[in-house]
Amino acid sequence: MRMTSQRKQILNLLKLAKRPLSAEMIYEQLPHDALNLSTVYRTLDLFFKEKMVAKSFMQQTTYYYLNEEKHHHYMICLGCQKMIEIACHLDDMEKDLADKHHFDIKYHDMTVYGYCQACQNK
Amino acid sequence: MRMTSQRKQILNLLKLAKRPLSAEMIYEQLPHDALNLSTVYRTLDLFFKEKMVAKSFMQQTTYYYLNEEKHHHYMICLGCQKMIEIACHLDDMEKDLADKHHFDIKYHDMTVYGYCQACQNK
DNA sequence: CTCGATGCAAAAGATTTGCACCCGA
DNA sequence: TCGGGTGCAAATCTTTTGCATCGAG
Repeated sequence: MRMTSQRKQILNLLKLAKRPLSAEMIYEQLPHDALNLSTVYRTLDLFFKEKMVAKSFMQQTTYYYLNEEKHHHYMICLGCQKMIEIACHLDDMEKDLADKHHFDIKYHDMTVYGYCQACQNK
Repeated sequence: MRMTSQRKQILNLLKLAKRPLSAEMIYEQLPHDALNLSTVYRTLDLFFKEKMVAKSFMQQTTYYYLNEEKHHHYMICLGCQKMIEIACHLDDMEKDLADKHHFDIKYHDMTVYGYCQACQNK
């Protein structure tokens, strides 16, 4: 995989981010003459195929984050969109499902929605 | 809530369906002069607000299904798109999260992706 | 009769693609 | 050099919205 300047910049942003980023967010956080939105999408796809990032579909948009050692998910506030990382405990469930339905399970997606304390008080 | 002919037809389709349906699928399964795609979307939104249906984001599209007595999710085959209903065992996790983060949890979404036995053999 | 529901067309938002040009290994 | 990577613009796909008209209660 060629490490172009665009790919370096995207990777760097993902490393610094404290929350999952959408393609649009990445594009907006970089100088617009540094790379194109299509490139962001193509790069994120590539990173996903290479298992360097994980993605999660929330509120009609795909968010990407670095694939860290421990697989996890997010809980998102419907008021302020704050995202909180939550642990994943679905390994056993996956094993059961694979056995029961003869599925070769590749991945899963989970998101919890609700209102954070601050937004509950509004 | 006014029970118009369009709403009756959509509700009926959902009752007969053995799998979640997208707005587009519902629209395609009914005579095109019987209702408009916008109406399908507006109706599904309404049904969701009324808790008559549940929805799930899978493969860039929202799928809707009747909200039955027992809350559940789906496992989907990446080869043939077959959907298999799976039970939900996330109640305890939700309770823990609500306590820990002071969240007022409204709902969650989960989907498992993989290959069914038939598609594995291809 | 009245107001919510619908049709239609247009807009919005996210993502993908074709193609010519560019540049990293 | 040269094949993969990128920019740009246009296309695609899903979903939403404004507005005039319709019809269920």
